Amino acid sequence: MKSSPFNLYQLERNNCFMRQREFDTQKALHNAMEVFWSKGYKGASMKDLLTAMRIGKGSFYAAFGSKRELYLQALSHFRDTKMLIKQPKRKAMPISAHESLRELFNQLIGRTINQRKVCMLGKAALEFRGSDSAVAEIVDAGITQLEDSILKIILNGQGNGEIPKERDPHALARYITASFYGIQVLGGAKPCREHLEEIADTTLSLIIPNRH
Amino acid sequence: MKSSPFNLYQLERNNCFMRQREFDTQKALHNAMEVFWSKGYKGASMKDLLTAMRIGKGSFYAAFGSKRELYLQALSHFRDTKMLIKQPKRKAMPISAHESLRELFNQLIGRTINQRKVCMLGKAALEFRGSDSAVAEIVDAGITQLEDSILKIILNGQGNGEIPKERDPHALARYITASFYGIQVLGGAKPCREHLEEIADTTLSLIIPNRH
DNA sequence: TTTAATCTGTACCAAAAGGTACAGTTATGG
DNA sequence: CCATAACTGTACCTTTTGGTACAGATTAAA
Repeated sequence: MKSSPFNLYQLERNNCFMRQREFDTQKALHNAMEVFWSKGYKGASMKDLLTAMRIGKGSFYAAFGSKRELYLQALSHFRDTKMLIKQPKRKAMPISAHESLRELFNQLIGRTINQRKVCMLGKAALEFRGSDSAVAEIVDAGITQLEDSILKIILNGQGNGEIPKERDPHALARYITASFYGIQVLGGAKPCREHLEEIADTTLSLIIPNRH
Repeated sequence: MKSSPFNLYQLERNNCFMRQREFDTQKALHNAMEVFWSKGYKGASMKDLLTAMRIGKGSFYAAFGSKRELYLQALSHFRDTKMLIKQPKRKAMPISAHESLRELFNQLIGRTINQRKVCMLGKAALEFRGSDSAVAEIVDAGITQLEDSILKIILNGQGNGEIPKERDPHALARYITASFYGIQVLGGAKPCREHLEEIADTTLSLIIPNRH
């Protein structure tokens, strides 16, 4: 690992004698993320990435350092922008836990079937299996964040009586999260909407019993 | 795709003028499978594979044709030998559905935590996302086979009163299968046995209510 | 034992991988 | 308007990739 010219650049930006970068770093990162998202780390070549990012090699290595560093940034960017569930607003939890969770699964199934895309964190978890600790850290943080969002919904549901209070809310949140990823794997194997909806229904029937 | 010397070889073997192959094809395939299993398709180089298989390039291309063909065979081999659940014997279903499913999850969690391995079909599903139809076919067949095995256990459990009959057994089988893969993804992200066991418990509590 | 077919490993190959060097250009502070 | 540092893209580099060619060894039938 060499000393990073990128960080130096970040630090000294806007001091003196610094030209503005001509391309939009965030946009380039976003495009790179799309490539990694669909092809995985090994599956994405520098050629693929540079084409999607619409920049040359010089600019790339000055701005991002290496393919791996770009991937780490792309993974974080995914986690921050594409997780299907936002941290619930402080002010209000407008709709019921039931509706919130169903909406989550609906979005998930839509993405799985229509776009044929799988959460990048899940892909990364299987591609790296803990062999890269930086990747593992980002993935773990992202999945924990997802679990926390689901936990908040469940606590809310237990508070207003939608969800039985006997069950440990943390256990339920992890259970939902596991179903979330299970649906994506099965959907990747065979994109059949009915089956995935059936799984979501069955999963939710555990915590929201009053359902057909 | 060129005409395959391998099939010709298979056909004419034991006819005349054929030397026996000096290495054990099955053993080589098995070793290759282990490499693909842990590294994925793109992540496994020919060097990795040949080293693990302990054969030279000449023998390899004569016997297997190409990296991709080897992968397809390895994937099938995995499906046939490593799926954690055997097709239940005709003669007897010795233990209860409860125990069968719990044993399945125990094995799964053990593999996930101790060996840090994820079902190769699941990995393949995410790595290829349907971009290779031959891969998709093997994966789909394998997962369907897993679902069928689980279905048989569930039907058995519904027959002997362990599992409520109101629920569609097919839906339950798919639900269990989804949990199966969800556990592996979450275990790949963070190998915490307690959490995975909690997910398994919660999943099973839907169909086997009489549980602490 | 001869003969022929095919197995094995080595040497080789073109293409693609990720990454570096650098000439030319351009924005910025003085 | 000048000087200069940093940006841009091209050309180049080394290593690795998956795959082929082929010489020599080896087996099995006649």
